[in-house]
Amino acid sequence: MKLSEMKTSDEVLAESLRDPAYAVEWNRTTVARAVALQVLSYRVEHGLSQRLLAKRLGMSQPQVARLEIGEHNPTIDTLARLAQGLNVEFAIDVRPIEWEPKLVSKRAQTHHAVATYQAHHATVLLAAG
Amino acid sequence: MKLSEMKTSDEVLAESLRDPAYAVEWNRTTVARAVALQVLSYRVEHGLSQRLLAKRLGMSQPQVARLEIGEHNPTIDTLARLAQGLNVEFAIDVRPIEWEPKLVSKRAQTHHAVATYQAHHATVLLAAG
DNA sequence: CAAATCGATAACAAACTTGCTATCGTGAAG
DNA sequence: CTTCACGATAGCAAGTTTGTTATCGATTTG
Repeated sequence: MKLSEMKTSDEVLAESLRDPAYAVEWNRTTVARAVALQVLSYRVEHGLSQRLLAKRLGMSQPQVARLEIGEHNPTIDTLARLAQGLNVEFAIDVRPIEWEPKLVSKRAQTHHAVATYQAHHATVLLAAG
Repeated sequence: MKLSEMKTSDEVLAESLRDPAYAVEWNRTTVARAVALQVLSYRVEHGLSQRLLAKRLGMSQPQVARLEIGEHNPTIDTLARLAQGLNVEFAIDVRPIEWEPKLVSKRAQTHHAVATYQAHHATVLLAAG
């Protein structure tokens, strides 16, 4: 194969994403892939086998393998367990998206109470206890 | 009942948490309760019934009720759907916890490559769009 | 070559969340 | 009183993730 015929992984991905079903699946597993990177990189950097890490996380070797493949979204419980074992924090931040503030004259701004959507920010921290 | 005999909800909670099984459950449902607050407050502030909000989220009224009760951890997929319907972002932030940096002399710092745990921050954004 | 270890994967059970329908008691409106 | 909409909840099916055991091919080690 000539060099000019080769495709980068990005190109391959972009092509695959043209398939709507694949795109949905790709989108659905966004969290799974982020977690996969965490687990894999942690494991490699610490020179652990899947079996050893599995033991440390209180799960089986196949489950670690599945997490590293990243095709299933882990449950919240699993995130919490990873936080324990991998020395990472999962901070789930909930932030309401503000509506586009309408253009209002300065006078109107000072004279009218703005019926704002009361934002309820919240951060849930899953970390080693 | 006398006022002096009354308990605040915090006191009741602290008492319940003495039960180990209850404590585990309380911890397990941390995310569920945060989501519950989001759903409930959004719904009330917009004057929606559970049925109307359910329709808007593409789910049933009992499911909205369950989310508001907060005793089940929603799946990642559900978080994504709530992000769509509630005008909120769920930012799942993964941050490795740095090891306590050992006290090292300035000279050592400049002369030795530090074998650091390579931190892999990652933020997954579940949002409308 | 033989043995051990590795990661990937299949197969099945168990647990949990969600979808759905129906129903209950409550409270408001007619 | 009757009617209506509300939220809570039961019951059951369906889908997804996890737990578990076993096995596979590949690689390393003796």
